[in-house]
Amino acid sequence: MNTNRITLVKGQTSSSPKIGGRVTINDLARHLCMSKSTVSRALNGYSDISESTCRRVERTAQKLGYRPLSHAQAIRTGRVRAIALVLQNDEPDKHNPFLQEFLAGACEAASDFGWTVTISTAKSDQDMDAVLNRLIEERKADGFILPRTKVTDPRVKLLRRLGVPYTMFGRTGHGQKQIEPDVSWFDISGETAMHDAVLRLVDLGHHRIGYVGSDPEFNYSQLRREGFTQGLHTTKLQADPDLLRKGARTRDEGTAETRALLQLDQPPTAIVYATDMAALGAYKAITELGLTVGKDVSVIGYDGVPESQYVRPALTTYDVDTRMAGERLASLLVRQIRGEPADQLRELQEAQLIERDSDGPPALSSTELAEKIQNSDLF
Amino acid sequence: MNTNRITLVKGQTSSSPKIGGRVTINDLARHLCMSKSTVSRALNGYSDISESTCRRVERTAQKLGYRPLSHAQAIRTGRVRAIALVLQNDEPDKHNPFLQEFLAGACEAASDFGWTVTISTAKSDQDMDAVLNRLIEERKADGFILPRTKVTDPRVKLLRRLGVPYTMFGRTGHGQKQIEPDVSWFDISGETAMHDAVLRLVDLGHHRIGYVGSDPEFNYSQLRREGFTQGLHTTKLQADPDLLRKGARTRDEGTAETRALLQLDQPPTAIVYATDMAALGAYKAITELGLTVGKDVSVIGYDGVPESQYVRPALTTYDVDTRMAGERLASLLVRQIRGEPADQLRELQEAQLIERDSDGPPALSSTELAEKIQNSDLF
DNA sequence: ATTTGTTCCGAAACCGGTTTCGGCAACGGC
DNA sequence: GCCGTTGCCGAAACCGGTTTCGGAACAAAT
Repeated sequence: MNTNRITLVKGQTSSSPKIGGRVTINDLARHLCMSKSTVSRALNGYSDISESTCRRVERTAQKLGYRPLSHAQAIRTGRVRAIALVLQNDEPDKHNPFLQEFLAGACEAASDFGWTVTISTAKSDQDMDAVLNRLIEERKADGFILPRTKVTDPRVKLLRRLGVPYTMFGRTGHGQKQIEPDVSWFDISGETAMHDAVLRLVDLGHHRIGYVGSDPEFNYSQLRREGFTQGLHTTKLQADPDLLRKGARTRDEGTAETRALLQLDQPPTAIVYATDMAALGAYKAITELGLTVGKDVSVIGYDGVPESQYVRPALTTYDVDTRMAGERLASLLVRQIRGEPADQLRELQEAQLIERDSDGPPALSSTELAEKIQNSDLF
Repeated sequence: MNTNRITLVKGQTSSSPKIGGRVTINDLARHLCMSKSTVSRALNGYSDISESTCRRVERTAQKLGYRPLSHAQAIRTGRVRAIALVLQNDEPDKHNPFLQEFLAGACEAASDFGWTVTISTAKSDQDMDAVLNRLIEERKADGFILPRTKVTDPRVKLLRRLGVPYTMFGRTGHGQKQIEPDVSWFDISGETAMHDAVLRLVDLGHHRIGYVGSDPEFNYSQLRREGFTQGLHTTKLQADPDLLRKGARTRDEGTAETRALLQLDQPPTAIVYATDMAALGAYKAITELGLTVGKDVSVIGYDGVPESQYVRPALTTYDVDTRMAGERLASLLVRQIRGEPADQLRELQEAQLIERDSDGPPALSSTELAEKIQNSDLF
């Protein structure tokens, strides 16, 4: 590991590192003519110190530009004033267009508290455990943001066992029924969007509506699916199990699932997708059969990926404010670490519908559609 | 800021934090029956310590699972064993599909050295300065990775002045002529790709080849443009200034620039784009005029964005291995911080051509193409 | 006038490491 | 046999903070 050994040259006083003109708490204390313990307690708001000294210290600290080193504090307090985010990098689609926005939100929120964000990636579930353990052992962060929560999430198990704070992007125990009691989370209500999508399509005149879900491993998949079926229930549409497909993790799988739906005897005239990726895959399946997206088959997506506005016809979708998600998550996590009770650190927001051109009134009935597909199929 | 003051309750000995069963250097020293200074020096490879003790210490450290706290070390050494990456978030397109890959590479390389990555974002150039300053003042990182280097880069100026190590993704001083002497960088030779693209198109039979550049503020734009003109020179094609457009920062600007090129009296039968985003924008301009991408007008992009393989016809492009870039950059930076001379820490790699369907032999001559465009224009 | 509390602050220990300095033993040279 | 090296290690200082503990000064109560 460490090949080049350090050779000592005695008598040669190596000039002390002298970290760039930093002003330390000692400098500050000397400047104020008081002990550094007083300075420290003043800055940390101990009731011990009179209001006036407190203010005086704060003013001088400001003036001298004193900023405590978080790692110097950490050695005593055990807190490094940093939160960590571990990305899992083995998903089918490694290209997450939202990551930058998400990070921007998280960094800004952390920064507002005077905290920082450290990041790491894991190649697999096992690797994830190793990475988390390392960050915890080396105390590189005081808590974790857990994106993409799974229905049963190994990360949660580990962090709970170790008593390390964390905030989830997504809920567990697929629903409102909380399995974990003292856990904080932020989530976008995908189920509300899916529910809403059904109502929208029914309003447009559709009677047979298909659904293509997402990776069932993730908790949001369950929720969105429930939202969809709830939507059918609300509109008194009967739920045909043939119209419920799940598990399109990629664009290509979206194509395949759509193909399967359209080849039914009674194909849907509209399809709701749990993710934009799957919805974009649908375009290929639909045009392949000589059909037109938005006329013959209506398509609604979810996520608001940038590509959705460039595809023709532009995709109607529910846009998720990823930046805000990052911001809220970081904020909730820091507050939890600071001691606020986790059960009060939960937020649920809604995705925002972006009406575009991929959905509309059905041009044909399901039966007519089936006939048209039959013909094109022969061709 | 700190509203809830800490109230002291005397006599109540707050149970010491007792950071989870961590084994410290003291535990290790006790276990080995030697002083902690010996242990420390043994682990850091001082010539001071006998080989045998060294090995014994290392073995025991391994067995007991001892891992020094980097922030405890940092307080003395000034090194936190972390590198930082600051993302600028004000670009026209905030959706960077490569970010995750890039981070994965950087994190893995850092991790191999036992380092970590802290991340932050800046909203503007001024904000960038503030963010960098904060990270440096609080000593959150020992060095920086600078993505997207500009022709004259304010970050470089700041970091040089402060003597903070950094490694650039990209070169400065647009060319091999190094303005900055002791600087390390990693880059992909975009100019080679552009040069190669011209040769490829000439081989296919094109004589008039257009070029749409990228934001001239970034250094790579200059280089790619030079590569393109060099390509013309190599193939003895005459460089028509009308065919050289620069500054397509977004997909829409790519559309606009392409439109301008096609409305020339002698339009190009092939166009090379400095970025895939611009190339994707071209599809709209080309089809709008009733032309076919890959037949009437050949298109070659650069970057290898995921969308390039889904668009029809699939885009021929030069793929950049972003993961490797992250990995190399992190590695170079850590090595520089560890003391290797910066001038030896430079790497230049090549993008890889992905042949797809957006380019081919010209279906029409430039004159014929102009005529066809004229007609469709009237329509 | 003494006792009892409060208020506010300083001295010193402490956190987990690194680095300096000095000293002991063994060794080689004369 | 004495002396100067050399190899190897321990004691203690140090890094920049936080926290404990005790005590001075002053006010209030007895």
